[in-house]
This record gives sequence, structure tokens and C-alpha cells, in this order.
Amino acid sequence: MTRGTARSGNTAVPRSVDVARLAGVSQKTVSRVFNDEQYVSADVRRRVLEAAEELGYRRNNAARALASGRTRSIGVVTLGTALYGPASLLMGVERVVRDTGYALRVVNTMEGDTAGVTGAVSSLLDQGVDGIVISEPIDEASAEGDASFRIDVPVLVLGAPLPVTAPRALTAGGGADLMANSAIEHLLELGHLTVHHLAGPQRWYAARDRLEGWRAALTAHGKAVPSVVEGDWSAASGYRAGRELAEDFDVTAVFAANDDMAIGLIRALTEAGRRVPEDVSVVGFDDIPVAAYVTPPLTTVRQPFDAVAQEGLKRLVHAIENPHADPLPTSDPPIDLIIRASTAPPPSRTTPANVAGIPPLVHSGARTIRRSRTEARPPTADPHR
Amino acid sequence: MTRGTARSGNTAVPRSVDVARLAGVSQKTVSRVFNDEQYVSADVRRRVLEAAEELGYRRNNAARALASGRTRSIGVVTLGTALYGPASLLMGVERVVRDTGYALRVVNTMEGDTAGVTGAVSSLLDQGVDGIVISEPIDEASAEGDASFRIDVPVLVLGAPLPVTAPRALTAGGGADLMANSAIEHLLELGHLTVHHLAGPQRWYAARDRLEGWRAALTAHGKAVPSVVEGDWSAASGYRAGRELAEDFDVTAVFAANDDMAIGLIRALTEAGRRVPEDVSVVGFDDIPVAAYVTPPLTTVRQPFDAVAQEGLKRLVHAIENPHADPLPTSDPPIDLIIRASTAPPPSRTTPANVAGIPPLVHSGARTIRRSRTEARPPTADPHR
DNA sequence: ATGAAAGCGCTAACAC
DNA sequence: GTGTTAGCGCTTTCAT
Repeated sequence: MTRGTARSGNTAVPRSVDVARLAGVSQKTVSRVFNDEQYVSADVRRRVLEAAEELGYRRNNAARALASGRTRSIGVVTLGTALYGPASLLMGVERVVRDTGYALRVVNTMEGDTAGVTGAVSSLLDQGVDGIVISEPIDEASAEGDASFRIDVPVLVLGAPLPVTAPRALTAGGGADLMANSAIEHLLELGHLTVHHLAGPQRWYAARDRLEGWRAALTAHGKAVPSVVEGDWSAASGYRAGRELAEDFDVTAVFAANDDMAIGLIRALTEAGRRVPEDVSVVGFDDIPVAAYVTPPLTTVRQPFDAVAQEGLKRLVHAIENPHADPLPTSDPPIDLIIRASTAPPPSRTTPANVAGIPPLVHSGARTIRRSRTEARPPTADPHR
Repeated sequence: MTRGTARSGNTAVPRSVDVARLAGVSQKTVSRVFNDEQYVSADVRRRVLEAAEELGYRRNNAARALASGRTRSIGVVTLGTALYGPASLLMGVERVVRDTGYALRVVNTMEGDTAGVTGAVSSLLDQGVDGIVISEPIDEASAEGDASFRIDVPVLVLGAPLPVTAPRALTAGGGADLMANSAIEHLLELGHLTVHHLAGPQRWYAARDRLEGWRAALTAHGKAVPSVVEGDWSAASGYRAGRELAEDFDVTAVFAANDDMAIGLIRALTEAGRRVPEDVSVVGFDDIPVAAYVTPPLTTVRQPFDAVAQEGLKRLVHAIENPHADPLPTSDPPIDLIIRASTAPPPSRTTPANVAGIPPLVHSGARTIRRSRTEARPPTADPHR
């Protein structure tokens, strides 16, 4: 391939000089037009645009980045797009990033990845990004924050505290402990003596956070804190946990750390002859799209993924574009507890079990309890949906 | 900000010249070391690496791209990471891309997006990519393939025919018609007189493909082709469709175009008093992670997302790196039909309905029927999982 | 309102 | 094996 000529085929890729020549202006003027700078006469602008159109001109982004020192792209480190939480967060981020005019570079850290978050961040830095989003990082096998390199672009961490040392760091999301709280209170209000917990993998901050919220809520209400069963977010692990829990007849309510595990759990309980919600109530976490349609429709906590992504990115972009300004303030979005048919009062010890039957048509009558994070207790219970 | 000095703080970002100076070699030698070129003595290589380490040197990717004409990145156009199919494909692509040494740029086209796939491709071209992956594109409102610009990088389309005109195009995946076929044959073998179809949104190629497969399979077996109900992939739309279908007592088997709709459908049937699978059999599509754990466990078609992504990308990278060679041959991966508990023989007209009960512990005994695309009919039915 | 000149930090080609 | 010289196609600075 000869330098500076055709890239493929027989037509050369046009450069700004070519456009300038055709429009009869200087190269710099072409640059001005494409950067929407002022001081370009309407006539010149039109001529330049026409010439560019005719040649099929596209600015070379590498040259732009090299000359300006800005790549106009944001890197995202995400873990397992297969999971609803991370996937939703990624979607939210993508949506917002586009509106800001930045491009998105994505690196996926799989669990069990040797390089981990540190490696992913490093690779983004190599690629050249103006800012970084780290979505739901998990604890690394190696020591945390041992990155031996400097991160001098702003970093936004979603749903966890900072996993790496970065001078210009921001966080958004998280606070699942408070969300867990509303789930537990709902179950206690129904009359359950305590609530068991099917936890997520404890390397995930989100999982630990939910567990802490569960424990704190029980303790605050003076209830016993049963031992914890740990899953791996999958329905399969929920199913396995369910087989264990089904044997313990003291279990009347379970708070699962996500909906998938809740569904597996319910399956196992059902197969063991323990009816949900008559014998055991189950609350999930996430409100995945099918949650309202499984049997029984799932009571669950809905996370405000979109709001978190949007709010966090607004702050990240602000930090990128105003390196010396103070970061924008945080504003945690409210959380919803969606009450459907998988929760009910505990079985009364005197009444015998009814004939098993299809749970009634309850999901259309789902209730939502919204609570903002700044309130201590939720005063409202507004029905919607 | 002064040119060529500190980017932030008081320490300048080191360049290859700085490394060269410190190591006592020429700048070009540093470049050689970092590009793993040959003809660098072990001693020099070590000194350069040490110097780089000490300074915290990182190659500037923009400069690299500008000088070499290659960006070493691949762009992905994906539609709605919220859906299991596109999300799985994206995950697969990410996994493979990393191993190839390319970076990933992602653009998400939401449904109802004005710019659509064409706009997304254009934005990737602006960003500068060496190749493009278009994952499950849908039909655009505007005329197809009307892109007024040239796409002179290789393009890989996943799960659909080419939505844009590109000289160097490849495709992978797709062929859902054949997959639909195995689902239909399973139901017919159980004794159903025909199979209804709950289709996906017909703007999606994948949805049309499944519909065609369904229609073709019924026709091939001389069965009646009932009218189609169309959903939007969501469980909610499956539920709405289910309320309609529940009223038609001729419906004994339904093939849903994805698992989410199947779950919504089952919910609606159940609420209407039609038992699954005793009264109505339901087959889904995708084998989402919870499919084995909903009630009843879902019989479904599993798509080989990972294999498709891997195979497609291998060919894309080959096309990028060997512009003038012939494209690598295609090799369609096999498809699995996972038989669980949502399918059964049709109700015999003489036997009255049994008392509704919990479906038995069947999902652990799931059967898998695998068929490769080159065979006309599946000869094997090997149990696994 | 427009242009000329000087880099941005690297890789490519060729010399030694 | 290693160094020298020219760009890559833009943006920046400064002149007009």
C-alpha cells in the first residue's frame, strides 16, 4: 500500500486538503467548518460542505486525536453482559454516551479473568480514552488498587466503591443495602418471624451490599439473623439453594439477591411441595422483564439502572470537560419495591395446607412501593403500573 | 494547556523519545521493542522496557493509528442489549475480539432510532475502525442499503442478510428457519394436529426467519397453517397474545419466537385455566438461563451464540488482515432443541381434564436433540445436560 | 473572516 | 541490529 494514496480499490480516501482544493479555500477553513467554529462566512461553509459531500470526505479521527490530545471517547469496563444488572447498566451508559457526542470503547472483564479490572482499565488507557466507566467491579484475586500505573482521566464507578486508585474518581449507584431494607420490611410486615437470605457471590460488591442490607434490617427489627446460603446469580444456583431451604420448615420467607436465583429457588421449593407464597414467600431483586410473568409473579426490588447510568455519565462528562472544576453533586434516584404474588403472610400453624392451585390473577394488581434514599422510612405506598 | 507538556498535574506524559533518551537508544528502537519486531538485541530490549516502566510510558494510540493507517479496532452495531439474543452475541463478540488484539467500539441502535443501522455504521466509520460487526439488524424505516457513503472496511453481519451495501461483506448465524423446524417436528411427533405461532416483531429478520421456518415445517408435513399472532419479544406481549389464544380451544401447541414471550404466554394460558403442557404445549426459542426453572420448565431451541460470534469474527479478522485473500469458508454450528416439561401430547378428547397440579420434577430429565444444518432430518436424540 | 506554518507521537522506508 | 528521515491528516498558533 503506497503511502498517502488509495486505501483500497483505486480511489484515494479524501483528506481535508482535497476538500479545500475543490472548494477553493485553505485547509484550515475546512477544519473550521467541520468543527463548527465561528468566523466562517455562510457562503464558504456551504461550498466546503458541498465539496466534502462530493468527495465523500470523513475527518480522520486518529489525526484529530493526535493533534488535539483528546480522543472524544469513553471507555467502559463491564463484567458479564449476560447478567441483567451489568447489561442494563451498559445499555444505559451507551444511550447517554451517544447524546454527549463521545464514542464508546468497551472491555468486558469475565469472572476468573486474570487481568481483571486493572488490566481492563490499562487496556482502555492504551487505546486512548478521555474517561472511564467501571460497571459493577468484583474483587480481584490480586490485591486491590495495586495498579502500578497512573490513571489521569476521570473514572466513574457504577454500583461499587472504587476498585482502583484514581485521583479523579466518581461513583454512582450502589446503596443496595437500603433497597434490601424495603424488601425485608415488606416481609416482616406480612408477619414473618424472620427472613432468610439467598445471597449473591460475595466477591461482588452488589452481593455484599444486599446481604448487609438484609442483616441490618433484621437486626434493626430485633429479628433473628439466619445463616446465609450463597449462590452465583444463576437460576441453577437458586435451584440448588432451594433444595436445601425446602427441608427447613422454619423457612417462611426468603430474600434472594436477584430474580434469576429467586426463580430457581421457587422452582425447587415447588418441586419439594412447598407452595409459594402460601408456605414460603420469596422476594427477588432487579425486576427482570419476565418477573411479572413467571408463576407466581415475583415480588421484587427494581433498580433504577437508567437513572444511575444517566446521572453518573453526566458527572463524568462534566469532569472530562472541566478538569479543574468541582465535580457535580450526586443525586440518588428512588427505588421501587414491586409487590406481586410471591409474597404473602406466613402459614398459620393451625390451618392445614390447602389444595395446591394456580396462584390467582394477581400480577395485574401489582403494587409498587417507592422510597427515596434520603428518607428514613417509606411513608407512601402508591399503586401504579 | 501547553502543547506537548503535562496533560494534568505537573508531570508530562512520557513519549517514546523520552524512553529512548533514558535508555540511550534511538526513538525508532523503542518503537521496535513495543511492536515486537525482530532485530533488537536482548540487552537493548531490556533497557528500553526498563526505561519505559520507569517513566510509565504508554504508546499513543492516535499517533499509531495515524502513522500506520490502521486503528486496530472493530466496531459493533448492536440493537438493544436488553434482549437476550443481541446481548449474548455482543458478549461473544467481545470475548473473541479481545483475543485477536483488537479494541471494541460499540454503537447501540435502539428501535425507533432515526439514524438506524446506517447512522451507526457511519458513526463507526467516523470514529475509525478496521472492521464492522452488525448484530441482528432490523429493517429501517428508510430504504434499505441507501447509505450514500462507501464502506471500504470488511463488514460482518450476524443473524441476518446484509442491511447495507458493502463490498467486503460477510455473514454468520441466521438460519433460524431450520431451528424452528426442529421445534415444529417435535410438536407434530407428539401428536398435535398443527402448531400455532407467536411471532416476534416482523421488522426483525430473526423473527421473519422463525416464522418462515414454522410455516415451511407445517406445510412440509401437510398440516394446516393457522393465523399468526405477533408480539414484540417481551413477556408482556406474550401474555397479551396468550389471552387471545386461550379462548381458542383448537390451540393445543404454540411455538413462540423467544422464551420471554413463551413465559408470558404460559402465564396467560395458566390464568385462563388452560394447563401447560396438559392442554397446551409451548416451545420457546433461545434457552435463556431461567428457562429450565420456570413453571413448567420450558422446552426451547438453543442458539449457538458463542459459536456464531467466534466463527464470524475469525472470518472478519481474516478479511481485515488479508484484504486481497479470499474470505474464509462458513461453517454453521449445530442447533439444540432442549426438551423439558412445557410440551406433551395433545389432550385426548375423551379424557376429562385432571386436577391441576404442580408439573413433576422433569427438568432434570431434559432431553436435547441436536441437529446440524447440513442434515435434512435429525437422526440422533442424545440425552445430555 | 481567512491562511501559513508548525507540530501532535508515532510508523515506514531506507541507510548504515 | 540500529539510526535517520519523512510523513500520516489533522488542530493550534499566529499572521493577515
